[in-house]
Amino acid sequence: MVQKQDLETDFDPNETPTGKYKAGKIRDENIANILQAAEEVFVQYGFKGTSIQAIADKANIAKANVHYYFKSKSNLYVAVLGNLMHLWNDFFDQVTEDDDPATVLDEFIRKKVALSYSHPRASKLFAMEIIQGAPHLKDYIRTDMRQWVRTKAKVIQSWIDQGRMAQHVDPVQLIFLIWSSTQHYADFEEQVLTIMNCAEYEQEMIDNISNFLSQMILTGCGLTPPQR
Amino acid sequence: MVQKQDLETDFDPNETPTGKYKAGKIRDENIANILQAAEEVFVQYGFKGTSIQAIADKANIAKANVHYYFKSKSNLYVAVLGNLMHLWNDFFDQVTEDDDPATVLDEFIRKKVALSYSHPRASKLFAMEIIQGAPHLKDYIRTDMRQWVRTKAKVIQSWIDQGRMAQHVDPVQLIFLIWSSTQHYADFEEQVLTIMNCAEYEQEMIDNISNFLSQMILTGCGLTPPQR
DNA sequence: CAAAAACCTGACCAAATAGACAGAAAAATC
DNA sequence: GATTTTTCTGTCTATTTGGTCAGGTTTTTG
Repeated sequence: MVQKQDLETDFDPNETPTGKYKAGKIRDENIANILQAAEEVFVQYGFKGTSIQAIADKANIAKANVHYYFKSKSNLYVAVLGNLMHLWNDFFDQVTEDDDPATVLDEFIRKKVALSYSHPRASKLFAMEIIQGAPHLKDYIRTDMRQWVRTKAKVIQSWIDQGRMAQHVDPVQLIFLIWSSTQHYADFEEQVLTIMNCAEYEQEMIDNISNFLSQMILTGCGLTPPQR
Repeated sequence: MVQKQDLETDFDPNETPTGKYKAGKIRDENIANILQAAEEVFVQYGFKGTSIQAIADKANIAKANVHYYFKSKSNLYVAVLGNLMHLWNDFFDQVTEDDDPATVLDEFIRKKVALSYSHPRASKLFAMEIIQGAPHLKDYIRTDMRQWVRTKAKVIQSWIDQGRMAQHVDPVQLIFLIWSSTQHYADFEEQVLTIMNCAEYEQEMIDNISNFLSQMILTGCGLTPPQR
């Protein structure tokens, strides 16, 4: 009862049962099922607006069974958030001052756009959480995320100091710009698609978007976009 | 009972009383008060998550009195949305092919950033609505907003055709980029401020942000940012 | 095939919810 | 100051909410 809970406190489902018997393929499947359903409903209605019943319906299980795996709504919500937070820092991560700015930024932008395409709901849920004041992610932002930004900003600054990027670029603002411009395609999907009169994104659009943003931002930084 | 309701259908409070007596300073004040309170609560908890009671509390009136002015929750929500939609199209509006791209874009960017600063909640509420699939704004986006974008895109395209802007700029994507990068500072305020370790925006930061984005985007378009 | 553990769920509860409504209070008009 | 109209609110109802729990069913293990 006091096992791993101590480390990842809230980010986990109910502690697994006593453990003598098989801890559970069933368990894993159900948890995955619930998390997936919860993600969809939370995105659509927000934390407060989401009912456990709605999640249970979407997951095709009884409401009480959701509570069997997650002891409270906020427990489940935090689990959903935690489940997708790992997507954020996965790349752009082992960058050094010696790397080529153009290559790195180009790749970063493309990966972020690809992420918007592959995990739109993750991006949306994160956005909603922040817009509402980040009640569940304040700590994460203040510690991990801030640190991440500082580290990357330092590398970018060194590129500028080395004369490899335009003087006017503020590294932190640049990171914000890349975040905002790429996530926009996930978060504002509805708006973007409606205005462009498209039913859904296609690979070709994603490539165009990536090309555009990469061109635009790299040029803005005084860099020459890599050939492709 | 069938008066102006026909035009702006849902965007209005309850029809004013019969009208023989003074239609109401009290009325106007209360409606403004409710709209303001509703805006705050809707942003914080989303449409479904917001209770009329919470709005009434924030407005310091009885719950039933909210229903006296707005017949339903969604009626009130739509009124709040409508009340802030006018902010969007207010500027960048009488632009022509003959204007100077750099001047126009610079001004557009600055005005959008200023708007993020002056009306952060409006931006946030709009963002939440879109993220959740724009259930109340689909029509507006498909008609007015799409038309607005097309008109502006045409002007930008003509600048490109005249050789006054870089070839690689897709006008619609450019508009998206300006929207996303500027609104980010309102919508993700919590994240931005936390990472920058600031308590709140100050005019100086807003200027820096504007300068950065203007420099970046204009340079990206192959334009020379106007002197200031 | 038992017994133990994991999994499941219908029934229940207290609290909160959107909204209706009758009638009280306040204001505006004459 | 009387009356008409607007404004206000306490009370009520229906439904939904998060969460509990006792007891059922299924699976795992030996």
